[in-house]
Amino acid sequence: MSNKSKAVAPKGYRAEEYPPFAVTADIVMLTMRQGRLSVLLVARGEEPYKGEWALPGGFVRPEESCTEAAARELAEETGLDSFGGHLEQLQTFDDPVRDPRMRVVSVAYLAMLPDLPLPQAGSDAAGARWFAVDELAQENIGLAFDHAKILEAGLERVANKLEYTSLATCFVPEPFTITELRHVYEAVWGISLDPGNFRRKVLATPGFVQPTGDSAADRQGRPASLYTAGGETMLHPPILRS
Amino acid sequence: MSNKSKAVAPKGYRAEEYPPFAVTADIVMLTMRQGRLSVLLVARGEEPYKGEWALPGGFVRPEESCTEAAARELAEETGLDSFGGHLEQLQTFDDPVRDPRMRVVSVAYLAMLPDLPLPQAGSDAAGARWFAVDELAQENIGLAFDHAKILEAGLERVANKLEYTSLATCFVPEPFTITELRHVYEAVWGISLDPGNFRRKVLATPGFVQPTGDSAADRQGRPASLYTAGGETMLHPPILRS
DNA sequence: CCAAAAGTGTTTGATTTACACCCATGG
DNA sequence: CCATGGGTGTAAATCAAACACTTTTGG
Repeated sequence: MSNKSKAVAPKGYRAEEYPPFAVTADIVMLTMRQGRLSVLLVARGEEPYKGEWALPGGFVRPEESCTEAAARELAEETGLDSFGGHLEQLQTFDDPVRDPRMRVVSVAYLAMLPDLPLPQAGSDAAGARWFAVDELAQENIGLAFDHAKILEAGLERVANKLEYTSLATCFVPEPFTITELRHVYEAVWGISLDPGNFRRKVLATPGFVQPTGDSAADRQGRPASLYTAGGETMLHPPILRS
Repeated sequence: MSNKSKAVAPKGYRAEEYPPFAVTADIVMLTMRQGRLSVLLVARGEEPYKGEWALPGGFVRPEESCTEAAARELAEETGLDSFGGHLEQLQTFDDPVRDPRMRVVSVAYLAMLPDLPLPQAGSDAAGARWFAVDELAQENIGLAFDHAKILEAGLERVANKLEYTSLATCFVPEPFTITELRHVYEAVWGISLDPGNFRRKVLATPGFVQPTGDSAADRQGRPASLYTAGGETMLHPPILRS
């Protein structure tokens, strides 16, 4: 912040003469589709990286915060009036050469939402598609810019936050069963969890989920009780990745 | 990132015509002084907020990353050739009106280092001073810009990271005793920990600390064994804040 | 009645917590 | 020899992991 002119600064350096930086908000938007953790990507229509897949995002406008820019982009990409899911700042990527055109600092965001009807025509992103994240690795799909690094940071953040927050509820459409909630952990962590112990852990945490009183009768087997998210995303004792 | 020109964008909007953003790196630099968690602040020499205390920091230069900018500022403020402590990105603060002069996006960093001979003359920051963080709150010392929010985010990050990483070793000059290390946790968390149990926890974690074989004979009572940091900052089972 | 999934009980072992106790030094 | 802090031992309580078992539905 402090813009004091420094004795040690290079010849004639003054803040006002600095070449401009561009700032973008790029979004790692995750959901669960068919039991797999999936990320929304858009096909780039222009150079550089024309035709390659990239994270949705765009330039931050002068009068809006980066978070507002991310929410705006998200609404455009999903075709919804406003983005209702969870949105948090992830990390800022600022390698001076991450964009070949100019100096662009990217404030990356992490968004989570339950599986939706896909981004449709009329939205900004005709070329938008969900990719299962394991599919990306297997099929060696490269991402534009440093977006592979951004995605990796997002996946790591999600995996860690599941452990000690109730964030997993963002991925499941309400009302949900405890088993559906458990599938989120299993997909993100790539392991299986003991159904009984998981159930007890979640129900023993006040505020994690709220029973609706209803049951899901569509499946085979004993009908499962339905729950909604407890409210605010909260911290709690860890669900262990065993 | 994607700079596709959008149908929905405002009239005539093109990325190239965007008013420039300035980008700064601001640093929450923490140390332990006289058993208290302390933060380095500098007195602002110019408007706005002239005379008020602010976090050290400055504008990012076109050819350097924000991390490099932070490390450079840090070296200048501490008067050292290079900053040797721990430095990590904290969070980006981007409220459009956080700086009254222009649109400034601040990429905040968190730095930790053992108590040093104070920043001296010859350094950039003649007006730099350490403040115990509890003193700041008690004496109602306001910070310039949104630096109070940045500091708060830094303190929260440190408190959380102590729990599951070996970061505390950054705060103590080597070689250190287990008790000195425990004092870091006690100061940051504002609680007291059982000395015996703490000792066992740390020593049971491979790679947390390394015994030097020496003992500290300067204190009263039985001499304490001395240790150095185990190497890289690492994850480990939690030290519980009980 | 059987298969399948939900949900509960229970045993075993590990971890945490609290606190008593011994050790090594300076004064 | 005593005060002081370093360091170890240990029993009780709590928690996690594994897995057997009961419940409730559809076919």
